[in-house]
Amino acid sequence: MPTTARIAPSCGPTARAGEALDLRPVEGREADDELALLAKAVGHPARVQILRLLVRREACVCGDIVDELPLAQSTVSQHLKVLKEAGLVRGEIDGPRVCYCVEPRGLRRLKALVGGL
Amino acid sequence: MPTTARIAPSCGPTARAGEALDLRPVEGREADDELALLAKAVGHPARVQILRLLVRREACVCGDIVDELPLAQSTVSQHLKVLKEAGLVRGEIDGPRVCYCVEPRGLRRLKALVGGL
DNA sequence: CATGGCTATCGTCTTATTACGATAAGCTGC
DNA sequence: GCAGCTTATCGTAATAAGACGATAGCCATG
Repeated sequence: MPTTARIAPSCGPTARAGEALDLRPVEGREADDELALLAKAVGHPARVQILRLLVRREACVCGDIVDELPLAQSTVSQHLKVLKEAGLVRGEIDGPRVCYCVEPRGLRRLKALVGGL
Repeated sequence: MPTTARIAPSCGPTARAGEALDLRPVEGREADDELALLAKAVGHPARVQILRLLVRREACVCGDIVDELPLAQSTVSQHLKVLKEAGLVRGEIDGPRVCYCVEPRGLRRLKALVGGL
């Protein structure tokens, strides 16, 4: 197990296996609620920036996010929690820090639901 | 000018002319704010339902929306206002009622921004 | 011109969101 | 084991969102 500098094993392009396509419907009451939930999570500038940051650096960054945003550490943590609970982001404990990366399934689901409008 | 039952002249498939494609960028601070704004507007189940309703009936419905949702008329009006201010929906006064329809540009913009993630 | 049906707005209440500092929790390296 | 760094959570305060009833505005019809 090589101690790769800042990249946790379960994040990044390494974990691109097993991407079964999503068969859930993009319409109906359940899909509505799901879309609302996802959209709400994206509905804040800071969270959009965080998402983009994580998408850009395909490898997942840790609390460097705090340095990129003009917000307090606790606020960023809160935003990350929102994104995590919405299933758009995943956090892996990597030693003393936490490594965040986009949850591809969640992002794909969001795109599918918006595309289904 | 035929008095078509409930279809205002500027709504519906009739008004599909002049759809220039959007050249604005899908990244950057401005795009972030725009996406956040649009996503926030979609970030409520009732508003998702309204959007779908308007998309489904390509001709625009009026306050029939109120009948479809388990919400008070004033609440629905509020949600419509949010959607309108986000540029996702357009309202045309059609005699005694108001005719709502999706704003194709806004919806396309949302899809482009989400797709750009 | 008055009546009646739609819709928007206002006022109000309740709840959620956002942001921050301070504090606690967890792992590493010494 | 302790010191130090990183991150999450708590407490708190300000603001925004969501919902409703009541009211006002508007247009067609009688």
